[in-house]
Order: sequence, then C-alpha cells, then structure tokens
Amino acid sequence: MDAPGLVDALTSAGVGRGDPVALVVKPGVGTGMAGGAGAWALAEVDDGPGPSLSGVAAVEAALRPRWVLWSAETSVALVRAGTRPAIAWDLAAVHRLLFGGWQADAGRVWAAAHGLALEAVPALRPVDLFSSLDDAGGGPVRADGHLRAEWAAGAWGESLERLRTWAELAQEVAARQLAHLAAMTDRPMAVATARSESGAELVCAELTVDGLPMDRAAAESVIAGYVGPRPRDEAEAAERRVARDAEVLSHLAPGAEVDLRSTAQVRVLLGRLGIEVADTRAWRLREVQDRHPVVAALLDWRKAERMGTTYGYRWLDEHLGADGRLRGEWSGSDGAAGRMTASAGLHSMPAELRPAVIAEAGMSFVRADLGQIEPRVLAVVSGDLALAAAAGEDDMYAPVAAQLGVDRATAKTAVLGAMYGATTGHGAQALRRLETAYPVAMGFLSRAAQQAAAGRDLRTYGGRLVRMGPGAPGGAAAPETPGAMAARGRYGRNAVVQGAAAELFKMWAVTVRARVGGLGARIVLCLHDELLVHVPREHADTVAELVAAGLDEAVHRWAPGTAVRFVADIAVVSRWSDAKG
DNA sequence: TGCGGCTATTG
DNA sequence: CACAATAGCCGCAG
Repeated sequence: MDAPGLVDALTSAGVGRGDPVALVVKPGVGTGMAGGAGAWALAEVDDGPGPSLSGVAAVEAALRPRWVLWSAETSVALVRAGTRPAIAWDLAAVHRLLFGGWQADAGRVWAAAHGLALEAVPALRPVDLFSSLDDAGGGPVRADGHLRAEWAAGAWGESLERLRTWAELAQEVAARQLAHLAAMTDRPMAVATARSESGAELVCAELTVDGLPMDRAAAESVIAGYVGPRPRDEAEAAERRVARDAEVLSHLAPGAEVDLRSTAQVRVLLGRLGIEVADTRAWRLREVQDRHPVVAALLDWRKAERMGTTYGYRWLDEHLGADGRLRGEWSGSDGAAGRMTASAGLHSMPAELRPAVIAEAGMSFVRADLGQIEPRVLAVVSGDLALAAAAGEDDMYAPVAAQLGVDRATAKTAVLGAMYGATTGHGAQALRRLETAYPVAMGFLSRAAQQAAAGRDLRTYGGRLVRMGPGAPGGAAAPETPGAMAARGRYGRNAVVQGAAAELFKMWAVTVRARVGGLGARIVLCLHDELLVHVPREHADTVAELVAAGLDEAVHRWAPGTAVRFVADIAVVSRWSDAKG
C-alpha cells in the first residue's frame, strides 16, 4: 500500500490524531498497522536488508497516532530507520508499570492483561522453533487463554496474515491495559503515567541510537593523566600496571608481595603496619592516612586503577563510536522503583571525564537539573502541606532547618535519612523533630516502610507496582530474618519517593522532547534529575526557556493543581562540566 | 564458569 | 556509607 493509501485507510477507519494504531515491524516480513474499526494496513513488504518504514513516516506526518508497540525493540527499529514517533503506548513499559518487575515478554504481557497466572505462561521449548506453527494448527491463543509460546517469541514465519494478527493482538492488549489503569481509582494519574512511561521508551530509543557527544582526544587526555598514554600492546599495558603497583609497594619493605587488587591482602598489609581497619574503603583509609605514607599512595593507586579498568582506553574503544558518540543501552524503568538505567557507565561516569563531553561544531548543550527533587516529590505524594510550604523556597532545607531548630546540614541529613530509612547517627535526634514538624510526610513514609516490611506490595504515586512479596527480589520469604524485613522496609520507604520522582522526571523528559524536537534539539543524556540537550547554537536560548517551561508543564500534568514548587538550574554550555556557556 | 563480596562511581 | 544503579576484580564453589 502506498503512503496516501495508508493514511486514507486509517482515516476512513476513524483513526485521528492521538488515536491508537498498533504497529508491528517484522524484519524480513513487513511492516503493518492496525487501528480504528478493524482497519489493517500493510505499510510495506520487507524484501530488503531492513525496513525503510517510509509508510510509518507518512502516517506519522499525516495523522500522528499513538503508536501501540509490543516493546522498545520496535522504537529502536523506528529510530534507526530515521522515524521518530511523537507518542506511543509501549505494552512492555505499561506492563511493568501495572504489574511490576522487569520481565515483559509478550507471553507475560498478554497473560497479565488477561488476568491469567504468570506462572502458567507457556515456555518456549527449543523444539517449538523448528516445528512449524502450521503443524500446531489453530490461532495464536491456546485453549487456556495463554499466548502460544511460538507466537510470543515471534517465531511465526513469514505470513503477512500473521503480521496482521500480531498487530490486532497488540490492540487488544492496549485496550485491556488502559481499562486496568482507568479502573485504578486510587491512582488517578496512572493513565497519564502510562503514556509518559511509553514516551520515555521513545526517549531511551533515541538515547540508545544517538549516543552522547564525547570528544575522543579530550577523553584520552583525561585518562592519560591517570594511567599514562595509550599502551601500544598488551605487554606495554602490563608493564604500566606493574609500574603503578611498584610505586605503592616502594613505600614498603623491599620484597613485600602484596596484590593491591585483593582487599584481603591489603588488610593484612595494613595490619602488619599496625593499622587495623574493618574494611579498606576509601573513606576509612583516609581516616588513617597520616599513619603511613603507603595509605595515600594506595588511595591514588585506586583512583588510577579505576580509570585504567572501568573508564580507560578499553571503555572508550568499546563505547565511543567513530562518530564521536558514546553509546550504551538505555532502559526506561529498572526492576524496582522505575528509574531509567543506562549501561556503558553513562550514569556513573566520573566527574573528571565530564569536560570531554563537548557539544559538536555549531551546537550547544542545555544542561538542566532539578533541585531537591525527592523532598519536593515527598511533599506532593504525601500531601504534607507544611513540607509543601517549605518547598516554596529555592533551598527547601533552609526553612526545614528553621522549623526544626537545627542547622541546614543536619536538616538535610534528617530529611534524606527519613526517606532512606536511617535509624542511627547524628540525624537521629533531628529525625524525631521531623516527626513532629511534618507528621503527614513522615507518616506516609513509615506506612510504606511497614507495608514493605510485612511483604505487601506497594504502588507509587503514578501507579507503578513495587513487588515486595514472595518471589520478588528481596521479597518476603520464609524463613524471615529481622534484618531482611528491615531492609525491605527501607527499600519500600525509599521506593515510593524515588519511584514518584522518576515518574515526574520522565514526564519532564518527554515534554522537553516534544517541545524542542522541532528546533533540531535532542536529549542526549538523562540522569535521574538532570537533562542534557544537544541543540543548534542559534536555538540554545530558546531551548533553555522551553526546558524551563517544560518543567512547569510536566509538574502540572504530573500533579494537577499542586502547590509544591519545583526548581531547575538551567544553563547553556559547551561542555557538560561547564557551569555557564 | 558462575556467583557473592568488595570497591568505586553516579544521582 | 541509610536508598537506587552499573561495572570490574578477587576468591571460592561446582
């Protein structure tokens, strides 16, 4: 079907702007769409090396539907083919929101949407891949209601008729998920969250495909500052390692045999010097640094070792492309509270490497990070008006400190401690004052902790299920130790805040994506409370304003009518590390 | 070879 | 050194 034909077919089936259209992309078979009242449109038969997806682009331009996708795999395929959909309904992402956990293969997504037991999802046996579906006979759904394993795995051959069925099944699942979300009356923002989480999958697909601009020479010079210039071969690399080790060992008696990479041996070494430590973490070593010069040498060695191994030349070669983009795999929601995750160290890159993240020629970065997102989110989701009033300040720890009658640092520690589940330490006294000053917020947190400790599942503000029962990671299981219950309590206490913060952050990200895309700007990094947008220089100031406006828009979509103020620090810069451009 | 423990980095 | 994550190396079990 040609592009005008596609648009006509969908339009006459009643599909308009924002309406759901299931999209299936099957390499080697074709690309199809199902939408409206039983409309099926075959966008293209795939006879080339990969789908061109020009039909998708045409429908996107003419109708801008909400693309219903089985998973982010399709989003990545779309972005790779040069098509960037505006909005989506990602069945896997919505499944994770509704039912928790991370596994979201089609069989589970189908089963959960139909209220079937997840334990009974058919597993794909190796033999199934070779025995034809035609032998099995019948449709994709078994007598017991589960999706046939071969279908769920996509091993259904090259039939265009089956492509259509696969799209229609997606339509059905999406409708059921929507009904589920809408019926969750105690989570009125669940539908909006599902849309946003789906949009976040599109952001992730773009992050995965586009990558983060990084200047190779700048990065190599940072690395060289720690471990020397790039070794020519393995032998030279080994030589360099031995030399680094020797520098530390030179502070010891000659002939000392210590593997610095072995914490056990390091402890023994320190013990022989009369320095007893419970472990060899950096902060503990720093406490005994003046007892022997080897300690400082060891700390420097650790830093260089980190650069040499995790963030060294090998890391650069593996993840930094010839186009100067650092790429990792992005996930829209991790298995727990739903934050975004990224591989390739994109979320834990040492600050020292940030100067190497440089905007490309003619481009700038707009760097924006939210201030104190978690306590502000706590004020919203708990409905604590006193805490909401404190959020009226740019620095909300200042009014909290005044309220508690303690200094700012103590107030901050106490608030963070309340959200993390601290019970001891300097903040313990201030923690009790928090209970008095902000009883609503503190009650919200302790209820979450109690439920989690008891092994009961939680739901975030936006409706994400956080599994705490048997079978969940760290979930309740007999025999139960008090330590495990307490750990789960802290986990749950934090999950309801961190998870809600992640939901707000993703709404911000998808809003920014929607508002700045037309100016050629792209989000190139998401870091829990921070956005980095790569933008043509002439539009940088405009984009900075749109990022700020996008926060207000996101906050009011996330929590309509809230009085809690959210603040962002926004700057136009040419390097990620710059404070101002 | 796989996995838990330790360590370091980030928010 | 509380909450979350990724990642690498060591030491031990299989």
